[in-house]
Amino acid sequence: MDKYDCLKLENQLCFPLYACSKEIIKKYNAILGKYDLTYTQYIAMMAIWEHKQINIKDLGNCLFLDSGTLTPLVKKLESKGYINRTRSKEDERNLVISITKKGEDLKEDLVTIPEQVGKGINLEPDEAKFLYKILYKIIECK
Amino acid sequence: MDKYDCLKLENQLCFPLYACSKEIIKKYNAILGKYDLTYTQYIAMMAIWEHKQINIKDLGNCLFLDSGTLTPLVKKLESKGYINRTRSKEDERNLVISITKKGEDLKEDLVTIPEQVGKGINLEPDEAKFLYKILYKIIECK
DNA sequence: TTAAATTAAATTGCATACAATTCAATTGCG
DNA sequence: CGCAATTGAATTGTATGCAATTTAATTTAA
Repeated sequence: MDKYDCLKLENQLCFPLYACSKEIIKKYNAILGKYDLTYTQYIAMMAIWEHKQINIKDLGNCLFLDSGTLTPLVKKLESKGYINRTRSKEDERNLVISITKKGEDLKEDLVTIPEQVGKGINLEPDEAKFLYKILYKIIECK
Repeated sequence: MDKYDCLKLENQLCFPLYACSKEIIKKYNAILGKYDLTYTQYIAMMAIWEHKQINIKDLGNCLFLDSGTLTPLVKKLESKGYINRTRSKEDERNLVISITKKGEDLKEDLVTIPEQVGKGINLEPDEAKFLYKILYKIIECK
């Protein structure tokens, strides 16, 4: 036990958080690859499905991503035909993203994915609930 | 409540995990920037401090990173003077990473960082302990 | 013993991430 | 009104992150 113990990986919370996040995203990407989608594109689609229409700034707030990440990402989603990008009539600065028919149909293909990934993760229901609660507690005390 | 509810961000565990990980890494990067280090370089240094000497493959296993990420990263750490890169005499395929005096001294500068970041995160001790346990449970059931 | 298989790094290519800056549209204030 | 301040996207630059491939060293097995 010395003063540098806090600098050991095993004594840090951030490290397993980081590792865990990456490992789960890898599982998602392995499945999403079949649909020519990435994890980030997938969560963007989730937010767009929920809102039907959302500007890129609000999308960024939902996903904790900035325009540097989202601008090229939504262009890719547009080129795949899942969304439309248009400027708001009221305020030309706002880029409005809306779902297309093809994008709506994609839901049907992806609906089984959360369960597929969940199967590979061995958590009890109340562990999952607790984890969920703590993670949002951390996120919200920004 | 419909069949697509599982595709809502709020019903997923992976999303808060991903968001939480990024937000905490952002806090680390904000502090580490003063030392011209990134979060990934910082955790690599942590693993190297612990082992004194480690080959890049084992480092990758520690950190859940592959050679595509680590090869350029350790070259940067070498150019900063914190580590040495040498080939193993017994097996020339192995790249051995060892800590330098300057790298050892860096510990002293960084020792307060975990506490600084921890202060910004409002978790009870047993919440932290539980979170830690669950994260390792997920990581280990790879 | 030597060619095939294996292994460890490095390289390549693509997709994030994000800080910092730029550019354009809008707002607010004198 | 007219211009400064603000705001939202886009752009730029740097650093991951990882799958897939390549290269070089070592091991294995016929």
